[in-house]
Order: sequence, then C-alpha cells, then structure tokens
Amino acid sequence: MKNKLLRVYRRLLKTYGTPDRPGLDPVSEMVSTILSQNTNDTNRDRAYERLRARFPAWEDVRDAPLAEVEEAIRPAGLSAQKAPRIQHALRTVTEKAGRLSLDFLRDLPVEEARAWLTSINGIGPKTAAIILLFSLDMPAFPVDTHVHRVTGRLGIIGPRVSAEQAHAILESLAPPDIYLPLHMLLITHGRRTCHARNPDCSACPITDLCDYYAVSGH
DNA sequence: GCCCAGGTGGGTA
DNA sequence: TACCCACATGGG
Repeated sequence: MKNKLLRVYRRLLKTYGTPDRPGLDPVSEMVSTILSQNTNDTNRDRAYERLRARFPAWEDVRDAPLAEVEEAIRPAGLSAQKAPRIQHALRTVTEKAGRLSLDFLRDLPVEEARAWLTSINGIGPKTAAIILLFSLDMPAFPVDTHVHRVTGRLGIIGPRVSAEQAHAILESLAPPDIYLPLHMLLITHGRRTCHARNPDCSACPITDLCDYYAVSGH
C-alpha cells in the first residue's frame, strides 16, 4: 500500500503540477481553519476578510463581544459555533502559552503538539493537522472529506476506516516530506475529477490504481 | 429544491 | 467503541 500511495503521488504530481504552499502564521491558520470547517473556500475567505477588516489584531477578536465576531464571520456558516470556538481557542492559547502565539509548539514532539491542539474545544484532528503541517512544518497529515473519499476509493484505506482513523494510517504510509504536496494534490484531484457524487472517471489519471473504478466501471 | 463544501462535539446503544 | 446528528451559509 505504501508503494501504491507513492505511485498515486507521482501520477497526481505529473497531472496537476506542483501545488502552491499555503503561508499563514500559526494563529491565523488556526482561525482560518476553524472558519473553513464544513464550508467552501469562497465562504471561508469572505468570513476571514470580514474578520480581518473589522479587527486590527487577533487580540481584538479574542476580546471582542461574541455577537460582533459572530456577525463578522456569518458568511462562513455555522457562525454560532465557530465564533465561540475561535474566541475560546484564542483565549486558551493566550492562557497556556502566556501570549497569543503558537510558536512554542515547534519545540514539542508532534504527538504532544497535536494533543495540545485537539484538547481545545473546536479543534479536531483535521484542524490540528492543518495547523501543524501548513504553518509549523511539522509532520501531520490532514484528512478532510476529499482526502478521505479519494484514498478510500483508491483502496489505500479500507472502506470502514473513518476520516479520524485515516490520519494515522496515511502518516504511516507516506514519507513526511511529501505530506504537504500529497495532501494538496489529493484535494485538487478530489475537486477536479474525483467528485463526491459524480466522479469523472473517464478523465481520471489514476483509474488503473482505483478500486472504486474497478468495481463501478465508470 | 437538492447537494455539497478542506469538521466537530455531543448523544446514544 | 462506533455510528448519528445538528450546525448555517452560498454556489452549482
């Protein structure tokens, strides 16, 4: 399965090209990722920009009345959950780290850093892995709906494996230096070709590696 | 109108 | 432990 994942990676890289690296500082990444939960990029971006426009710094978001944060992020959806989550996360970081920064996580083993993040209400395995991988260069593999679906169809993870379980499995199968590009490529593939409802298997560059294609014959 | 979007936490068996 | 569900907005 290790070999198969590497073959998938090489093929996706050839098909879609080298993905761009996202570049936010850890605290901004944390807020942005909470906003992105079960939401598309457009709505996430709108909410994030509104938040930045209304509040000069993350300290201001942290200390603002809940209703103002909720109003600012409304376009992202689920704002009644996300606003308290964002403020709670910003406050927890401030209390535990002594200041509003996540840089101290760099000095921890990745599993300790992950456990620290997921202990915060509103930060689950996917959000934690995004923060670790994207903004701290630490070896965590985020599994979102696309990664879960695509690796499941390929047969890299079993049909009964949950998204949460898939984190550890994929981390064991891929070398850490390709976590970031592989993650990005799987999402690109999931969006462009391997859709949730109507996968375009005729345009898929990896049908020869895909269990789903073998069975469904799309 | 319905489905989907880079999930998470709480409830239930 | 393992499912099931609410949560809300906007685009195709």
